[in-house]
Amino acid sequence: MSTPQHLHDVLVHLRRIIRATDLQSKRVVKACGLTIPQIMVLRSIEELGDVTVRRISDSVSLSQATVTTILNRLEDRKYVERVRGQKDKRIVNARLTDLGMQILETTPPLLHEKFINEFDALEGWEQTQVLSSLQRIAMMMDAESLDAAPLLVINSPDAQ
Amino acid sequence: MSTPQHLHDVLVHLRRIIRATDLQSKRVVKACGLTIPQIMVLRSIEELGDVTVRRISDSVSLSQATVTTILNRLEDRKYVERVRGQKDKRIVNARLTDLGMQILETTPPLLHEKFINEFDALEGWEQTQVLSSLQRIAMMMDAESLDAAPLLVINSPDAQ
DNA sequence: TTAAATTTATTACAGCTCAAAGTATAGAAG
DNA sequence: CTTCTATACTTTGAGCTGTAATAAATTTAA
Repeated sequence: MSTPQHLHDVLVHLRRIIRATDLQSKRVVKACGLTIPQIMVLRSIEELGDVTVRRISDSVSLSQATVTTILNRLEDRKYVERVRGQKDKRIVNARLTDLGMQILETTPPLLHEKFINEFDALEGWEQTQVLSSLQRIAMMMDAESLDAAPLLVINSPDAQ
Repeated sequence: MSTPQHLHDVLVHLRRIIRATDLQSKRVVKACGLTIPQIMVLRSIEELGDVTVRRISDSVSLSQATVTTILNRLEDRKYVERVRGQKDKRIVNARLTDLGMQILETTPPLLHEKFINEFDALEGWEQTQVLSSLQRIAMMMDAESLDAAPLLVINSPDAQ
């Protein structure tokens, strides 16, 4: 039975991937002064318009608390504004400032160029396989959803 | 050309996986008082005997600095000792204490039970595919190695 | 031998991350 | 109106993480 070994390997590869992601974030900081999570939050706001913290947090897969601290930093630097909801004053809507839109123009790709190139070079079916494995892992790791979920719907025809 | 969409999806799934890993670490803390990185460092020391910080850092895919701070915490709690090298006094060898070995016995699996079950339930070829995709991604994301490397050697017949 | 370069580990710093506790607001029930 | 409950966000506390700057020891070169 080779599964235990496979599980160990899964863990090792995941750690490497997490580390690589972190290193890439540091590289991106040098290039544009923003971390990847910051950029993801900015993009999320850009895409969704005025959004609540909750919506951002869902959209970028981070906790509300994390998004709040990221928004704090972005607000300090004048990239976003917070606007209290008119009707419901508990709600905070985040909004890009002009400066925020500008800085967003300057952000580099969030995946390393090497990755992009090599992924591009893969055959279509290989890309699909990698993506589907990734989706599968994400789903299996998500302890909240107990389901065995739909799966296999990869190529959602979506923007960007 | 669907690649840009694929790249976006890769990013999204990666973030979900990273988050799930983090959440699992929090769960493990509750179960045994140690985080996943701490356990990985402990296991690494257990497996390799007296090891240098550098060796640990390679083995767990973390920077030297990170391993140092983790070792600090583990040393505070008396799970490891640091022993200066005799010949080369720059070197620090980490060593498990008895307490460290004990606590290691109590650590739960580092992957969520749900993941383990579902991964177990996959066909052998599916496991291999997932693993190989993961390895591929890890490799493509590793900006240090420029190579297109060997790849495809999955089932290393190794311990644990 | 002395100076320079390299290696090994640590410290300082900034940001990410979450759970849990706290704050403020809103809505419902009495 | 008051109290209870739920919601939306923020704060707090602790750990992870990496780079850059040190510090200490070793090795190499002059």
